[in-house]
Amino acid sequence: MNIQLDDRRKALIEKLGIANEEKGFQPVAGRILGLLYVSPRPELTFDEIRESLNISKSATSTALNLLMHMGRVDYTTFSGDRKRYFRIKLGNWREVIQEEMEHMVKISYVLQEVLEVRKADNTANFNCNIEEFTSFLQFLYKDFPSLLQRWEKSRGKE
Amino acid sequence: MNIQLDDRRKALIEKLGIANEEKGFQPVAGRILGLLYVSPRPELTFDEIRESLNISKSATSTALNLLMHMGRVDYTTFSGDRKRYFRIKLGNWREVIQEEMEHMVKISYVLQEVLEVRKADNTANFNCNIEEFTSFLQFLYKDFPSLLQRWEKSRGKE
DNA sequence: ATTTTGGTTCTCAAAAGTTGGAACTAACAG
DNA sequence: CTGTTAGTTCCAACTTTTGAGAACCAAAAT
Repeated sequence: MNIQLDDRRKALIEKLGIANEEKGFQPVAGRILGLLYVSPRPELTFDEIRESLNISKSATSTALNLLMHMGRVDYTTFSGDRKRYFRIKLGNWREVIQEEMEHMVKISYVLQEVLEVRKADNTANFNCNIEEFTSFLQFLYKDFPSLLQRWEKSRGKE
Repeated sequence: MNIQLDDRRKALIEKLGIANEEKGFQPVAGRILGLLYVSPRPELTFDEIRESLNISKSATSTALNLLMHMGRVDYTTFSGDRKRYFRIKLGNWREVIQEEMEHMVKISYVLQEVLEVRKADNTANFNCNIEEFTSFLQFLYKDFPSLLQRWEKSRGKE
């Protein structure tokens, strides 16, 4: 019933788990993502996840629901089988990055407010740095589709 | 002795504080960054920071040292004045973004390890998504200087 | 109708993270 | 020397996060 994971995969789960924690996921959610990345079979049941990671049902349930809510995990079912087969959503990495950029652009709007408040203050150089930063963030956001295109082009060549 | 902050600035400190917390800073550190963004005078003393935010000396000290360690804040001094004048480092936003990209690229290397471990597994489509993602992250990283150039060019035109 | 399966939800305890307060230190001032 | 300033460090309290355990529930199986 338990997934067979060699030491290399176990080590990668930890690495990915930590990387995901740094990205803001709670520990169990980070491990689950890691597991779903390296699992030989990419679709795992609730209990396979729970057993592979030695975590409780509640932790498994909460984390899986969080990950599904965030659009990072989904599941399939098979008729005649009540279990859900959870899998990491990798196909949507473009949207995931897009969302991160949206977050950055939101911050840039706050910085624009800062800039407005600072107009009266006699701190031209300081303000200029803020302006540059917001301008770049917004450029990056707007330029993202073209960035994707350039990436696709760059792959074609090789 | 206390910095004069109108309601607009106070509100912005909170917004920036929350945004910075989301970025992984501890609350006090996030507020300090917010304060240093909106303060009419961009260089504040330890006690001005402490009083403006109503926080203890220990919290102020810990957070400032953290922020300095992370390269987000530094200070000047003036001869004949023992105080340090702390200020947010805005001039280095290029490096800050660069570092974030370095972090992403590190993750992409872990994903390449994943890919290697998965080669044996018969999951071509899954692996392909991982490969695309790592490839894009590495492209983004390598392309960053050119991205900056394109941004600079785009400003010249307007 | 009762049991089993595949989860969900609630409660609580342990662990981490955050902050305040007081004691401390180093440098300078008088 | 003694006092003051500008911070630092240590410790304890408080808050938040996290995850286990048990009770729970709905659908399917027997």
